[in-house]
Amino acid sequence: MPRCPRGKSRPVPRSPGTLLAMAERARRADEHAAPPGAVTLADVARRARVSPSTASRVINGSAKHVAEELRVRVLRAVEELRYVPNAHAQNLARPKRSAVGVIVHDVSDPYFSEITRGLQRVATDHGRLLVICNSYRDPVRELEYVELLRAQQVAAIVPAGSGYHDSRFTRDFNAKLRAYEQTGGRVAVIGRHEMVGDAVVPANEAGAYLLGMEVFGLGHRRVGVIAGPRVLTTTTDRLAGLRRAARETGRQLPARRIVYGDFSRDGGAAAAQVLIADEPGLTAMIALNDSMAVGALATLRERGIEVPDDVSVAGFDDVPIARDVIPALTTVRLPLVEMGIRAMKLALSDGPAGVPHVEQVAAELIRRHSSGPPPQD
Amino acid sequence: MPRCPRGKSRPVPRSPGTLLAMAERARRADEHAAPPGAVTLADVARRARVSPSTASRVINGSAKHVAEELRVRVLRAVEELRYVPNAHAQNLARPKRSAVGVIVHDVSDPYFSEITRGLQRVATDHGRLLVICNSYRDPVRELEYVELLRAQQVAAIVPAGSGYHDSRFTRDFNAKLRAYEQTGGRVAVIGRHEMVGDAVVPANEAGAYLLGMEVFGLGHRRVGVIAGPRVLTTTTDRLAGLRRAARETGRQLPARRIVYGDFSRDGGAAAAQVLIADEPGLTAMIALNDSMAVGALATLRERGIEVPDDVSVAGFDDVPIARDVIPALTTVRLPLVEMGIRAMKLALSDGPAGVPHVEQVAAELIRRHSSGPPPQD
DNA sequence: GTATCGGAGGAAAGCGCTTTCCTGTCGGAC
DNA sequence: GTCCGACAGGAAAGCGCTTTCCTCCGATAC
Repeated sequence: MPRCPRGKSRPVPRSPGTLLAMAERARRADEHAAPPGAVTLADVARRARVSPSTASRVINGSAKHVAEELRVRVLRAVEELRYVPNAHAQNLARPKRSAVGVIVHDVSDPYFSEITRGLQRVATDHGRLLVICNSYRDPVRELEYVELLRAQQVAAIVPAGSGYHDSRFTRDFNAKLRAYEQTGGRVAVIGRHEMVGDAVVPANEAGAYLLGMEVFGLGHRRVGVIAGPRVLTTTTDRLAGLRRAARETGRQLPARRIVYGDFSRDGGAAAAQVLIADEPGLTAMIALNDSMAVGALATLRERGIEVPDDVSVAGFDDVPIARDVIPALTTVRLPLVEMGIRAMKLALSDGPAGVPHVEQVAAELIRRHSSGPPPQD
Repeated sequence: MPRCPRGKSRPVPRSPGTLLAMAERARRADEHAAPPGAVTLADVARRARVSPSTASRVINGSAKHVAEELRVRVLRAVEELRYVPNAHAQNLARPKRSAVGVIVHDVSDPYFSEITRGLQRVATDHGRLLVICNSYRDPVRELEYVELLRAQQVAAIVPAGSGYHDSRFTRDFNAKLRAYEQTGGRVAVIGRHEMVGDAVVPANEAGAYLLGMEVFGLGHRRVGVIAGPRVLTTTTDRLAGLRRAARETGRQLPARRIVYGDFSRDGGAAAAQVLIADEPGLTAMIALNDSMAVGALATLRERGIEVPDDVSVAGFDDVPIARDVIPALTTVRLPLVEMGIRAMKLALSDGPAGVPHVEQVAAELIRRHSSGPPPQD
C-alpha cells in the first residue's frame, strides 16, 4: 500500500512546534513518489560481476587493493549505468557531515549576498556544499531552518544577520543551537552578539559613532535618521553609536527625527518622505544601511532636493552599489566578504566547540560625495 | 539472519540524567567519526517506553491511531531530548525527494538573486528546501553540481543562466541531466535554449532588437557594444538582436566596436575604457547587461563625459539598481522574479517529464534617462 | 609434505528511519 | 460461554551504502 494520505484527520500534536510545522508543510506539498529507475550500487556490482563490497571499494578508492581487472569492470559498469551514489545512504553508512548551512535574511539583499560570497568561497575551498536558507526576517522560519539543517546533518550552521529584540525567540534559538552543538555541530554566528558560541561581530555601534561624528562634525544640527526595524539589534546598535556621537558633540537626536522602516530601498524611500514631510528643516539624513540610503536618495531626487547641497545623506555597510549611485554614498564600510570568510573559517575549524571565539570586525568611514557641510542660510 | 538488536550495544540511559548520559556517550564515541551524540529515534522510544514504531508514528502523525497516553509520552521525550530526525535516514527509508536544487552562476549577481528570489518563493510555498549552487561560470563545476544534486536526491534541478558555446560541455551536461531525469528527477532550465526539457527562455534576441531599434531610432550611428563573455550564448543572442536592428535601420555594428568583458560592473567599466580609447567618436554604448552598463556609467563619469548628452548608455535585464543609478538606466526588462517563479512551477509540476514545456518570456523596453539623441556636432 | 601467512574478494552487520506484518487484547455478536 | 473482528502496539524487514569480518586461495616457511 502506498503511503496513507495523512491529511487533515491527523490530530496535530503541538509539542516541538517548529519541527512539526515543517513536517506539516512538507506534507502539504505535492508528494513526489520515489524514483523507480534509480541505479544502485547493487546494479553496478551485478553488472560488473563483483560483490557490492568490491564495487564500493573501487568507487571510493578505498585503501584496500582491488585487482586491476575488477576495477576496470566496475568503472565501466558505473559509466554505462551512469551511476551516482545515493548521498543519503552514504551519509547514513558513513556519517560524513560535509554540507554547511547558512541562514540569512535574504540572499538577494546585497548585504547578505556579499557575506554569502565570502562564506561560499571558503566552503568551496574545503569541498563543502553550502546550503543557503532565506528566513525573510521571520524568526519562526529561522527556528525551523535550524531544525532542518540539523536534520540534514550539516557540519556547521552560520546564522547571519541581525538578532531580534525578543527574549523568547533568543532563548529558543539559543537552545536549538546549543542542542545542535551537542550533537557535534559547529555554529558560527555573524552579527548576533546575543548568541552564544563563535561569532564574527561587526562594529555596528562604533561604525555608527564614526558616521555620527562625521556628520555632526560637518556642522549639521538637524539630522534625521532612517532606521531599520525596531526589533533588530542592528538597528539599536547603530542608533546607539549615533547617539553617542550626538552626545559627544553636544547635538540632539530627538525621537521624532528617527523614523523606522524596512531595511530596503523602498523602506528608505518611504522613510525619507516621512522625514521630509514632518521635519522640513533637516540638513542631513543618516540611513542605517545603504539600501535605505539609496531609497532616500531617490526620494530626494524626486522632490528636487539637491544632495549634498541641500541635504547630506549617509548610509551604512558600503555595499557595492554605494559607489555607483549619484552622488556616491558616504557610508561606513563593513568588510562583508571578509566577514563571511572569517565566519566560515571559524565554522570549519575543527576541534571541539570550546571557548567561544569572537572576532570583532572594524568599521571604516568612507567619505564620498553624498555628504557635505550644511547649506548656509 | 535477523540483525542483532542494537539496544544491547547501546548503554541504556539512566532515567533521570538522560541528557548527561548522552553527552557522555558522545564523548566516548570515536572523536573523528562525525556525529557523536546524535539522539536517535530509538533513544526517544526507549525514554518514552514505547517501540520505535510507535514513536515514529507519533512523530510523523501517522494515520494509525496511537493512544493518547503514549502519544504524550513520546512527545515529551522528543522535547526533552531535543530530538530531530535524521533526514538522511528518513530519505532512505521513505524516498521523498523534497529538496530542489538550483545552479546559478553567482547568487550575488543581482540577475541571479532576483531569479533565485522567485524560485525560492515557490519552493517555500511547496515546503521545499532550496539548495543554491554557485558555479561561478565554471562549466566543470556545473557538471559536478548536477551529480551532487542528483546524489542528494533532489526532486528537481534548475540550471539557470546562460549556456556555453562548447558542444562537448553541452553534450555532457545534457547527458547528465537526461540521466537524472531517467531516475525520476525533473529539470527546468532558465535561459538555456540549447538544453532539452522544460525551460523558461527569455527573449534575449528580441529584447536586444528592441533596444537596438531604440538606440538607432534615436539617431545614433556610431554605437559601441559592451558585450559579455564570448562563450556565453546569452552574449551571442543579444548581439544577434542588436545586429538585426542594425540591419533593419541600415546601420553598422562593426566588430571593432564590440568589446567583450566579464558580465560584471568592473567588466563593463574596463570595456568602456577600451571603447573610449579606441573609438572616440561613439555617441552610444549598449551594454549587454545592467551591471556592465553601471560600470560604463562610472567610467564615463570619471572621464567627465556626460550621459546622455555626450554619450547614451543602455543596459539589459532591468535589475533593481538600474533605476537608482544616475542617470537612471534605459534598459530592457526581463521579469526575473517571474522567471524564477515559472521555472520552479515547471520543475514542481508533477507528472512524468513528458513533452518538454518551453515558456517564452517577453522582454520590454524601459526608457529612462541614460539615453537620448546623439549630440549635434 | 604440512603449518602459516598474507591478501583479495565476498558475506553480512549496521547506519536511523518507515512501514508492513504479526501478535495479543478487548468488545460485541451469537 | 465461545468466536470473530477490530485495533493498538511491537517485531522486523528493508532503504542503499560502507566497513568490518570471514573465507578462500596461493605463496612462503619449516
